[in-house]
Amino acid sequence: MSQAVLESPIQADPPSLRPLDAFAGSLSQRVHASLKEAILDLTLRPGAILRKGEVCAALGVSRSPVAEAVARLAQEALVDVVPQAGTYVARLSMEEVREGAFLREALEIAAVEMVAGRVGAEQLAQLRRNLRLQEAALVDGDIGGFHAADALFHELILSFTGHRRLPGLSRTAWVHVDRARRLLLPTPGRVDETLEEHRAILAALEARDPEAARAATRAHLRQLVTRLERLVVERPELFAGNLGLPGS
Amino acid sequence: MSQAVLESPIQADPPSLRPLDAFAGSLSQRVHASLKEAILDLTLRPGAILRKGEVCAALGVSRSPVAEAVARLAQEALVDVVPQAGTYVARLSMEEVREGAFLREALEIAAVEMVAGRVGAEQLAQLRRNLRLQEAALVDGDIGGFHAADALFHELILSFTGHRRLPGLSRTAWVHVDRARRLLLPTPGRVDETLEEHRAILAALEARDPEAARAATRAHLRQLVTRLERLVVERPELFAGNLGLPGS
DNA sequence: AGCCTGCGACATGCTAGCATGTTAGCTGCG
DNA sequence: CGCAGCTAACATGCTAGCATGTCGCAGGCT
Repeated sequence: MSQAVLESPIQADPPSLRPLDAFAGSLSQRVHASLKEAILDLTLRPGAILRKGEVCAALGVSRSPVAEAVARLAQEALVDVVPQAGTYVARLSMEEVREGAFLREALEIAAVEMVAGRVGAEQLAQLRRNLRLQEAALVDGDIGGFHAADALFHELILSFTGHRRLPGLSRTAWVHVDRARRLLLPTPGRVDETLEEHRAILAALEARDPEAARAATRAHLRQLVTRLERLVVERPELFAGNLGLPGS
Repeated sequence: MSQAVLESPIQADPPSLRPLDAFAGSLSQRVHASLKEAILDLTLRPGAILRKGEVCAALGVSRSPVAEAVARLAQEALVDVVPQAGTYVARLSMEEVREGAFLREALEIAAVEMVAGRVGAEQLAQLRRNLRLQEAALVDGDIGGFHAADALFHELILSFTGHRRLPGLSRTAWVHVDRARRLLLPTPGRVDETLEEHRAILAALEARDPEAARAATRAHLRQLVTRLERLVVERPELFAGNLGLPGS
């Protein structure tokens, strides 16, 4: 299915990676985190070649931890490893975007339905504090801060289920969507509506209404994908060689 | 069945692993698949130590692919690696069971809701064929065949979403639940009810009723976890961490 | 007799080097 | 001038060996 064809030449790859001392854990995990961050930040452009030699030279480690980190990235569909040929950063694929969005929607809807029935006062207070943070960020025009608070809002709800690995799974699933957003929708736009949708989710949780929480979460999460789908029609050239375009 | 893997039968710890030639892909992937199967089959008992040296000796490969495979297993929470100390097969944990069940329920509910609106005639025919397979297996008393068809039934529905990685994710999530089932509920029981629940799901899909499909799927998936939860109350000693394995 | 300490062995993690398959470029030919 | 075949470099995957940290046990001390 996913053939690693590169129709466009690859630009030079400056090894601008974050030093791995900023992360914790094993060397492999640190390398993994550093590479993942770079891929999400678009520091490593989609489709760019990712030479393991370059990586281990830039980070000052050997090839084994790099290989392990790359294997984990491949499992997350963030890189595409062609045996004995090369490793490439995953291209923007609407298929992956749809799948990631589907996954996150499934997870978050299940989470809000569950949380709506058992949410506590302290948890609601956390969400309200986070919402105030979002408002403050918008007032200050701090888009980055708003996005950080946005992510935290969703992670809070997921963590309220009591399942520890859920936030990480959701984040991994969302990576492809977020990458498409950063690359294709640089304009802030819709932050006010986003805040309003967060308020709706919180209101549903405060009312302990699973149905309303589900509807609000679904509507909220589908906004971004809808905009991206629109972009597929309007500017298909951005999704080169991915969404089953006729090619010839 | 060539089991010439054992060059020296005098081994204190016989890690009876399936020969990796039965799998496809890279060596690491094959090792990963073999170990995962052994863990799911309870061939590798929960809490048992998993020496990498033993593994690479039993499979005839070096330590790098084994290390990579074990890393992936750790990412799936199937093994617990203690740095410079040892690797252990994950113990049965009701937390993991609950989380895996939650995850699979979220995925499958989202899937049936989506599929109910777009299911085609050929897909319905596939599900009906699978259901006949289940019936035949029950008539023959082939419990293993029934479970295989059961798994395929769910994978079919997931694959109908068009998302390729969904079945694998669901399977990984379900591993902990299935492991608990195999160890704690060896009695077949409830196969007739299971078949009936599958019929209900199929009926909802035939009627293109997302609500009914969701309800049927949820009821179906929660049966097993409910039984396990009951076991936690009735026989808590089974979940007291170490699951009564005679290991040294 | 019980506890603490020091030592031995082990298991993992990392580093360096070799085999294998692919890809790109070049040369020769039609 | 275009295409096919070949050659050479390259990137990954694997194999072997070394450093690091931990766990268990024996011995001595209180």
